[in-house]
Amino acid sequence: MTSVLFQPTWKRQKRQLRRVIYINLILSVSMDSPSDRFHQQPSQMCPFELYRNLPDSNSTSHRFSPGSLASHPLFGPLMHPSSASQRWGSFHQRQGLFPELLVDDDVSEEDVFGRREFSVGATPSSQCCAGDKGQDSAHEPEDWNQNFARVKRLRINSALRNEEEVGREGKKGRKNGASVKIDERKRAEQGNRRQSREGRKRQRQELKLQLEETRGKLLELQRKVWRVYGGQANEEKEGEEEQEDEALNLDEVADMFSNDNEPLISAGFSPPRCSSKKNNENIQNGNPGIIPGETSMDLDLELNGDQVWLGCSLVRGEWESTEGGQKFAQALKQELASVVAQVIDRVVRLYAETDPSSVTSATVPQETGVAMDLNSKRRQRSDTVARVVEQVEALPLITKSPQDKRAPIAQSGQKDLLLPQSNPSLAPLPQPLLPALFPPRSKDHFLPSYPPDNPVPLPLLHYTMQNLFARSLSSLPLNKDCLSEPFMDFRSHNAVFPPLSLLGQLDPSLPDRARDGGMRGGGAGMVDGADAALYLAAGKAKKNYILTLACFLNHLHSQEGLSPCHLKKAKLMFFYSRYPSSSTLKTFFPDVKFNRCVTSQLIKWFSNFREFFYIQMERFARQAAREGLASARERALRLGRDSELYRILNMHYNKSNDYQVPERFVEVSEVALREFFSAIQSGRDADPCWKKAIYKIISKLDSPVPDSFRLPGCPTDTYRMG
DNA sequence: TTTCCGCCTG
DNA sequence: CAGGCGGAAA
Repeated sequence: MTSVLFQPTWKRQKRQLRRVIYINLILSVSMDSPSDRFHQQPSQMCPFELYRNLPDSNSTSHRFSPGSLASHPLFGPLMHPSSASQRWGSFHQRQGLFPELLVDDDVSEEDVFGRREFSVGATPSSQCCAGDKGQDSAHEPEDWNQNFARVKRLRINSALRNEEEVGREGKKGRKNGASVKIDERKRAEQGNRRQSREGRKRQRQELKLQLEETRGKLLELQRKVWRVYGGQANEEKEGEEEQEDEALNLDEVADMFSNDNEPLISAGFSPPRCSSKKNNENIQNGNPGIIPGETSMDLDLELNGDQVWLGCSLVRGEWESTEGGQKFAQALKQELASVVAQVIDRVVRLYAETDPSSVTSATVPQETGVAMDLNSKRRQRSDTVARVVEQVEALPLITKSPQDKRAPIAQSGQKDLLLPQSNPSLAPLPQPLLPALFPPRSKDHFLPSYPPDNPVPLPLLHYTMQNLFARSLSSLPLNKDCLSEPFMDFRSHNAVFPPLSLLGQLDPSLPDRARDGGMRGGGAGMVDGADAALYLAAGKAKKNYILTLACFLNHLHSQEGLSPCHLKKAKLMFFYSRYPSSSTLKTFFPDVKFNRCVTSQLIKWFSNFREFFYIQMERFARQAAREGLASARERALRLGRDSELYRILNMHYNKSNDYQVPERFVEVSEVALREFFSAIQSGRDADPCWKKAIYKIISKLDSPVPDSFRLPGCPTDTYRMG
């Protein structure tokens, strides 16, 4: 029901999200964008604003008014010693991304900004990462052209100056040289080159100085903002719920995960974030120098207790306005979403790893094979991605104390999570991941940027992640044994996934309906119903986080291929419908991504079910026909719940015997049995297609499949379980 | 698409 | 041997 109900919303959100992603994309690759990432259209962004503003920038010239974005330098990125280089790397990427921006200048960009200064620190991975981020940027903001034109002008000016110098040299040479010798000319050229090099060097130094100066100013500004924010943060967080309907909604971010064609998130892409602590420390120690080999990802996320520093594109004027807080709240949300996305992505990637040998339990491999729809580019990025995620993972590891006894549930979650691992054929779980995913549910922070006053419903995450794992696993070409009984068993699932009671216990805001209504069956088959209940029941503030995961789950739910659980469900469906149409199948397997193969497979399953069914009917009908005594014959044609035929049918379609065989199926079976019997008795079985008539009769006896089958996963029998 | 048939596996 | 599955035929 979850998927069916909310799919349209997600689709709508998907569109919005593409927009959001695009905006983030632009921001992430921007050298410096003064634009408000949440309210500003991409076309209004000026990636090179900083350099345009450089000449007239001084400590007093920054007047920030919310309206005049063009004069707003971005302070966040410049906070970081390596930011310039990173952005330079981004600029390179943009060249790749937006080839129309490339200019045929014989003066390279490095000549303007300084090759060394800007290339140091821009590791290949950062460039790769940044570049891949933008692969979807089809619509290019026109302003980029303008900005690039400015850069180009700068470059051209530089070139012209050099040419002037060269020309002066040349004139001198002509004036003095009555007899011009070749070696002299060569010497002159060398001198010219040297001079032009020196000119460029000077320019570089000037620019560098300007950059440093600006950086210092921005640092100062950022500190001010930091102080201002220190008092606001908590209010921001508290007011978050009321702000949900405004501006960017995390729901939108959430839908990133459900976008099949968007590998960015799954590849670890995140909006531009602020810095690793190390970098900031360097800055604050007055060491803004570029650190070679420093982390190449601009993880602009500073965690300091409960304070979260977002050196994003908010500017001071906006901070001071009433909107600033809201924007910060939105920024927080986005941060969270992106980090969660990274973690989830990592988990999925690790679980998608089909080669167990490549996943070691001791380390999180950075180059794990990717069994999902990961392309090679993504592989190239994985190094950077891994670094980012490791930073994320490291935090919970730090915050969690091993002897923390306050989190029995989270720990049980870990244990549950490890359950598949008990099967030796399954890839072992990377241990370091676990604490990051399931830290103690307490005041410990799950993720660095999560508002402490509104803790992530960790059990929700725990809960959803379990499902996620189950479904990821079930969709993988793993050894059948991993997925069949007891792993796929409802009851064992019940033991493995105790989510809703947990949730109810942990989240009092959940109504009882969510606790026992949807989960009355208590089996894993109801977990998606639980998702729905959660979605409906959870508070608005939590909705975003739940939905973030739910969307991702939906993405996973739409798995290709059918799992043993689906076979089980199909068999149970056979109790109601012997001849389901393909549309019926689609209705009752909402968690299956239908394609031709899957559809025919499902149809084939039902065909096999019928085959078995009719074989048994014929067999018992013939057996009854052989009965001499009418009373025995009558008994043989009855399908009591203690009869052999019933046992066989139940064994076949309801192997684990956890579903109450519906009375209707017993009736239909009796009808079929009698039809077969009468056909045999009357000798109609001589006709090669004598069964067709019986099939036709039986096909009309289909009854509606219960709604519980509409949920993804295996249905549960309330009769038996309740 | 459905049914029949045969093969393979646990 | 039961049951799943694939291929051929209708």
